[in-house]
Amino acid sequence: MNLQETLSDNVKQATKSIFNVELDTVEFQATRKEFAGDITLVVFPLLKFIKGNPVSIGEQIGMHLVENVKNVKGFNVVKGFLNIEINDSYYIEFFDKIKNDTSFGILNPKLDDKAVMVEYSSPNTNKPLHLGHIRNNLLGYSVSEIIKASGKKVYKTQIINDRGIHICKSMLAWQKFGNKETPESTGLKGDKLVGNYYVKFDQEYKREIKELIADGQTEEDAKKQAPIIVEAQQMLQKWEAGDLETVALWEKMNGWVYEGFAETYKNLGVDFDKLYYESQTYLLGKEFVAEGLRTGVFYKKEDGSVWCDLTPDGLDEKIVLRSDGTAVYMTQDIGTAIQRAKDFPDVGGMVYTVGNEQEYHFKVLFLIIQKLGFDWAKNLYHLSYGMVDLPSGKMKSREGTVVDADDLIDEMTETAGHISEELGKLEGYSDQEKNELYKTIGLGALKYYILKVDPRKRILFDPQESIDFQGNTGPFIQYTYARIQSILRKATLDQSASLDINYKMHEKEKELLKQIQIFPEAIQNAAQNYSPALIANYTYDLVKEFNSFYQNVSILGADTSEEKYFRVQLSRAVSTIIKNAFGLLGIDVPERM
RNA sequence: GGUCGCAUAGCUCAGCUGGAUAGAGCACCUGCCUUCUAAGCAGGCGGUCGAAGGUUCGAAUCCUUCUGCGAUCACCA
Repeated sequence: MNLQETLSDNVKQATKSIFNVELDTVEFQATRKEFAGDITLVVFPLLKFIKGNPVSIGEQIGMHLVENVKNVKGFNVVKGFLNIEINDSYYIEFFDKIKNDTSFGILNPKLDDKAVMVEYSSPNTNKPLHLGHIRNNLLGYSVSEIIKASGKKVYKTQIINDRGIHICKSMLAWQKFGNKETPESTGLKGDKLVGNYYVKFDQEYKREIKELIADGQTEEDAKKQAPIIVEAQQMLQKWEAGDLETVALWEKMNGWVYEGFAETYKNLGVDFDKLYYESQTYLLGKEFVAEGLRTGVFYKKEDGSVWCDLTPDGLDEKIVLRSDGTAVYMTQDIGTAIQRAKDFPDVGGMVYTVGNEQEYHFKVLFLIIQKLGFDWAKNLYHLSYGMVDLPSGKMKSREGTVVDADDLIDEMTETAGHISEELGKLEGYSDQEKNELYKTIGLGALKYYILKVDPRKRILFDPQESIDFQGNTGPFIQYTYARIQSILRKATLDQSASLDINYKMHEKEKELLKQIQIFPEAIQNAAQNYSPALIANYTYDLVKEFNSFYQNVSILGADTSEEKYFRVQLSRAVSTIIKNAFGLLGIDVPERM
C-alpha cells in the first residue's frame, strides 16, 4: 500500500471514529511550496458530511494521522487546508527502492491487456513531407511510445496513399516533361523529384485552362476539358485496369518516393511496425457495405448508392458507396479498420493521428464501425491536432509556402551548429561527432517545440524566431542531461556506501525527489490523454527543479560522504528520467554539449 | 446557418478530475562564472484568465448567452 492509500484509509478511520461519518473517497493534492508540509487534504468537501469549523475538523484529522500513521510527522491547518508533513525517511526509502531502476515509471506490456494500433504519417506519394507531416509524425510516434510505456502493446502503422488521380498527375508530368530523369541522374531525393513533377503538372494544367478560356470556354468547362487532366484521368483508368506499362511507371516512381521518405523518417527517428498501402486496401470495405446492407445498418437509394443514416445520432446521412458501385473514402476506411483488426487479433483499440479538419469524418467512421457491431469499435480514438501555420499564413504546396521537412531538419541542425560553435565547449570532438551532436540538438529543439504544445492547438511556426535554446526548450533539457553526465564522469563514490535512512534532507533535495516521484503518474496521465505535451512539461519541471538544486547545493563538493552519495545518486536518477522521458518524445540526449 | 475546437502577461505556452496569493520561458531591468558545463541560477517588472450572467464555501477550470478566430458540413481524399 502506498502512502496516499494509507493516508486515505486513516482519514476515513478518523472521520468515522471522531465524527461517525463514513467517507467513500478522500482526495489529496501536493502541498504548495510556500506552505509547510508535503500532502494536503482539502477539508471543505467534507463539510457536506461533517458539520463544523473546517479548521477544527482539519486539526482533529491531523492529530489522528500523526498518532496512527508512522510516516506522518506533523501537520498544520491553514484555512481549510490540512497540510500533512511526511518524514524524510519515507522519501529516502522510496528513493532507495527506485534509484537503480533504469526504467522507473515505464511499465512492461501486460499480457492480458489488449494492444493498441496507432496510425500516423499516412502520406501521399506525390510530394515530399512538410512541416504538417512533421507534427503528425512526432505526435504519432510519441503517443505510441507513451502508450507502450503505460503498459500496452502498440503497433505503429501508416496507410500510404499511393494511388489515385494525384499520383497520376506527377506520373504524367514526368512522362511528358521528365526526359527520363531519375534521382540518380539529378542527384535529387526521390520524393523531391516526384514532387517537382506534381508542381509541373499543376503549372501545365493552369496554362491549358487559361488558353481554353482565351478561346472562349467557360472556366468550368476548361477545368474539365484541359487535355492534360483528361490524360491523367485516362491514366488512372489504365492503372485500375492493370495496364502493365502504367503500373510499371507507378511502381518505379513510388519506389523513388519511398526511398526519399525512408530518409526523412530516419532523420525524424520514427518507424512503423506495419505498412498498409491504399492500392491494396481501396477495394476493401465493399464487402462490409454489403454485409451492412443485409443487417440494415445501411440502406440503398433508388440510384443504387448506399447510405448510412446517422440522423438518430445527431449527424447527417453519409454515403458509403457511390451509385456506380465504387468506393468512397469512408468505404476504404471502414474496410481498412476491419482488415487491421483481422491482421492483429490482439488489437483492442486504434488511434488515428490525423489533422482536425477530419474530425467529422472520424466521428462518422467510428459510429459506423460501432453500428457494424465490432467490439473494439468503442476504443477508437482520433488523435486530432491543429494545423501548423506560418507567419505568412497557411501552408499551400502550390504556392510554394510549405516548409519542407528535410529543409527544416537541415536548418535546425545548422542553427544548432552555429550556437554550439559560439559557445565553444566541444574541444576534442571530431567533426563527425560534432555533426551528430548538432543534429541531436537541432532535432531536439524542433521536436520539443512541437510536442510541448497541446495537440489540439494550432501552432504558429516561425522558422526564424520560434526556435530558441533557452528556457522551456529541448536543448535546455538536453544541456541539463549533459551536465549531469559530466558530474557522473567525475564522481567517485564509495561503493560500499548506501542511503542512510536517517539522512537529513536539504529542502532542494526533497523538492527534487517529489518531482521524481510523480514520473509514473505523468506517464499514465499522458497515455490517457494522448498528450506528449504532458511529458514535455513534466520533464521541464523536473529539469527546473534539478537546476535549482544544482546551483544551490554542492554535489561533488558535498560536506559529508552521505551527502555526496545521495546527491550524486539523485543526479543520476534525474538524468535517467530525462533520458526516458525524452525517449517517449523521440528525442535523443547527448553525453556532452 | 448547423456542428466541433480555440481564446490565460507585449510574445510563445503550462495550469490534471473545481481548491490556497493564476505559473514558466522569451523580451526588459538587477545581482551571480578562482567550486561540479553561465545553453545556467536568484530576483524585479508585467494578468479585470475574450465579455456577461449562473452553479458553488470556493470558478481560468462546470453551465448558459454573446464576441472573435479556425475547422467542418461533397457520389474529393
